[in-house]
Amino acid sequence: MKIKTKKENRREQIIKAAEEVFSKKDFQNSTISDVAKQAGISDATIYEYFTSKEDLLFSIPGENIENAKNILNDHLHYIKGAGNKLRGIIYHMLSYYQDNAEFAAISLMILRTNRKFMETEVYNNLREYYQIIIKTIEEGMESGEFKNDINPHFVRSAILGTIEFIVVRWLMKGAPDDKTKPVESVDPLFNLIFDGIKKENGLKEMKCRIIFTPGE
Amino acid sequence: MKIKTKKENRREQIIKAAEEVFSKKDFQNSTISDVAKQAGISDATIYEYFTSKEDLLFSIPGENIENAKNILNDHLHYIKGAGNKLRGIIYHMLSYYQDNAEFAAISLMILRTNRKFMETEVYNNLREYYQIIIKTIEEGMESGEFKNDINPHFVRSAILGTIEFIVVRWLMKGAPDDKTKPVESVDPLFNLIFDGIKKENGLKEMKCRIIFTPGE
Amino acid sequence: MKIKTKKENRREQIIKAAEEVFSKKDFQNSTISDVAKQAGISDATIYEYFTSKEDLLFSIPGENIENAKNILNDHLHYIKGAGNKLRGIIYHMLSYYQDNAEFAAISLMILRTNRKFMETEVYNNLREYYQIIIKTIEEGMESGEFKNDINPHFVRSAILGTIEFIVVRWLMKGAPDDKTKPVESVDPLFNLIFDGIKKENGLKEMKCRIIFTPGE
Amino acid sequence: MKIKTKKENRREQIIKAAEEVFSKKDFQNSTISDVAKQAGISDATIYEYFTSKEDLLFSIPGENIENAKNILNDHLHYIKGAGNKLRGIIYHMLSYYQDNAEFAAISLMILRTNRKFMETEVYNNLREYYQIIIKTIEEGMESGEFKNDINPHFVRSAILGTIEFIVVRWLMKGAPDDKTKPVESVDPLFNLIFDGIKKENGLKEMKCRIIFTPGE
DNA sequence: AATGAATGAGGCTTCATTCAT
DNA sequence: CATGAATGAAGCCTCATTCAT
Repeated sequence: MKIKTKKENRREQIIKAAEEVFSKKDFQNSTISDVAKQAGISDATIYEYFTSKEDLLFSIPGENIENAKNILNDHLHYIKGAGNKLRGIIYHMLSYYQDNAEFAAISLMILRTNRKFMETEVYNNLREYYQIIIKTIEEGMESGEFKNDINPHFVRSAILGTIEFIVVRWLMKGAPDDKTKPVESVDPLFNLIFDGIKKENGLKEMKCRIIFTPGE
Repeated sequence: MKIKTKKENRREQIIKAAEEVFSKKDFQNSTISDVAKQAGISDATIYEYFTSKEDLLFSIPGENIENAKNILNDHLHYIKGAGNKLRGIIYHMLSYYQDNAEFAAISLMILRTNRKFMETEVYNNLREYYQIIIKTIEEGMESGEFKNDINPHFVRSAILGTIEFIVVRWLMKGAPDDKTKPVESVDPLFNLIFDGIKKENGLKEMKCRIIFTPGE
Repeated sequence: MKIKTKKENRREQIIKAAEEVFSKKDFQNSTISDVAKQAGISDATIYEYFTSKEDLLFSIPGENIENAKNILNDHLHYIKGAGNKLRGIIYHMLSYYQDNAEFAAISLMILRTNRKFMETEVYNNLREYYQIIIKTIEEGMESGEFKNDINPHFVRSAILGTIEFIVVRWLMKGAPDDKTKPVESVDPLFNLIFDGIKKENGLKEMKCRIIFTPGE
Repeated sequence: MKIKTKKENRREQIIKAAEEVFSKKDFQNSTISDVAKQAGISDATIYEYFTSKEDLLFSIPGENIENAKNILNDHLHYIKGAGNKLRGIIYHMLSYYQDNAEFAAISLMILRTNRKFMETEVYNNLREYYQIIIKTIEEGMESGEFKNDINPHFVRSAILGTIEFIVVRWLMKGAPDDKTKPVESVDPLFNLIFDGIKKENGLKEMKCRIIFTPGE
């Protein structure tokens, strides 16, 4: 782990504050002043580290994505089989969002519909992250574990779409502890998807009667 | 069809203008002035029909939802079988969003993360709409067409999540005519979901060799 | 009594409505729309009878003042003596304000500090009304009932100032029925003023001992 | 005297400007822009010091009242006797209003009829100020200098009402230098009130003829 | 490196008033 | 006469951003 400079620490402190503030109100209704207050510094100081309010917003996911990507890759090395890996990915995403609700709120409720964000360097990082899913599906297709007439991009959309939908719903309710939490959807989602893409290549055990008619 | 009063026409004219404006910029960056200009009227006139900018925003989906709900119900009467109905619903939603891109943008990119909207009368209407999906899945479970260990709400989330994800992606690219359009995902989505929830109740035809080794 | 034309009736209806509205909110916070609603007519109709919102405001006291002036003059004819008349005036003003709280509110809380109103024809009428007080004081000075070193204008200011102060206080409290009402101040006020301006010309009854010392 | 911070100075500068502006036009017809221009700053700066236009209005009397209360109390210590003190109070109020015409205009023509102002902390301060009059009258009643059948609150109303009436009249004329100024009413007012409340406790010297008619 | 102080720019909203019908 | 409908004009207030210290 690299040692952080003083400047980097202050920068992260501001990002942390922004994360809290933006996730609670939403970007447009949050003010720089709110963030500064949360960070315990002055408005002006924020501009020493970020060129604009939007720059600050776009800087939030940076580390999170890098972080999530590394964790996920680490885990995937321990898993064998495309199906198992897919489940691992689903688990990782749902639990990461669940454990980082503020990051989730900003990613899914603010940045997801921000056209400018898509031109960002950070967004490219996110693309790479999502690419892991494609790769895994293709791996399964090649190995014969998955059908070979599926569209990996479409399957990924289904996975991401469902995950995001579930997490957003949870966030909109206030990310409650007592209600159904995102991770509880890991297996329902995996099973649903897996049933739809796995190759039916094994013999199924089924009832069978064989009648021998002698004398023929 | 009832005849629209002058007032109703003007109201709709403003909503139409707002739909165009809000879908292009986004709510916070659109001004009442923009909407007024688009409608060819003065700013003040808007306030004769809506109490606030937010009221105007929340009024946009009203007729669309009512409309979509009616069309969908009409079609469903012609369709037999929960699976077929589910496909009908998926088709309807994807094509409705595709044909009403501005409405889609406002619904999926603005209202979907607006907490206040969820307390609206219009939102209740939307809930009813989504209830149709639940009802259809339950119908399939009861008739034995679908497995009986699935969670209808979860399946609905998967359907809605995937649809919304696909439409949002398409909108973010500028709703292009030349690229993959939402309706093209109808069958991939239906097949994926259907494979995951249908009951495997028939014998599958499969290759089989029986070898008799005489004399043992 | 002259017969009112239809037009005059409508005019009065609007004035009555304005009186209610303006006295409750205050002029600047009342809208033409409020008045129209109160009168049960449309905004535009008000402009058929009054040239502007201010014109409407200035028209409110018109009849009231004429009315009050007549009533007062009627009564004064029955009263003999400047002191008694002064008491009559004080009684009349306090009770008129008390019985017409809305008119009072508009006169004392809105018009009293309106410079434009002072250039109005109606204001001249008010001046005449106040002139009655001056005349009465002068009458008392001439008849010897009052001191001759008092300034009638100052005495009038004291009377009007006290009356207005008392009525405004009462109005600010919401013109309550249960608390001290303006008319209860008639005698305290009259006595205070009268003691200060009456000529001490009669012999007062007082204890007296006369001692005759015989033999002188 | 404590040293004023930069912020306090700026605050006072704005209040001073508001005082000038509001007293000339009147509150509703004055704009924040007018005040800002008068103060030589920008509109937005005003909102760094006051939360709203109304907050600015209500902040005007603050220091004045504190100030006036102190001056008055200082002087009263030098004066013996309730009557003399009463005269001192009357003098002080009339001269303070006269010397601070803008403050007078705002107090007597704007705030006096503002219901919200009455719920202000500043208004409580004003109440204390007025309490001094009550105390003085009670002092005179206890010492036997004043009659004991008078109502101190009523007498105060008469004093305040007369003072305010006189000052408002003067202000409405444009606070002219050449005409009768408020302080000239000090003695007329004091004499009028004092005559009405002092106890007639000494024998008055008066002409007297005693005629002895012998032989009866 | 940090910030107190200031502001330009701009948006939402209100409302008196007009006018064609 | 009455009014439905429309709007020009204007004001309050917010806030991202700057800059001297």
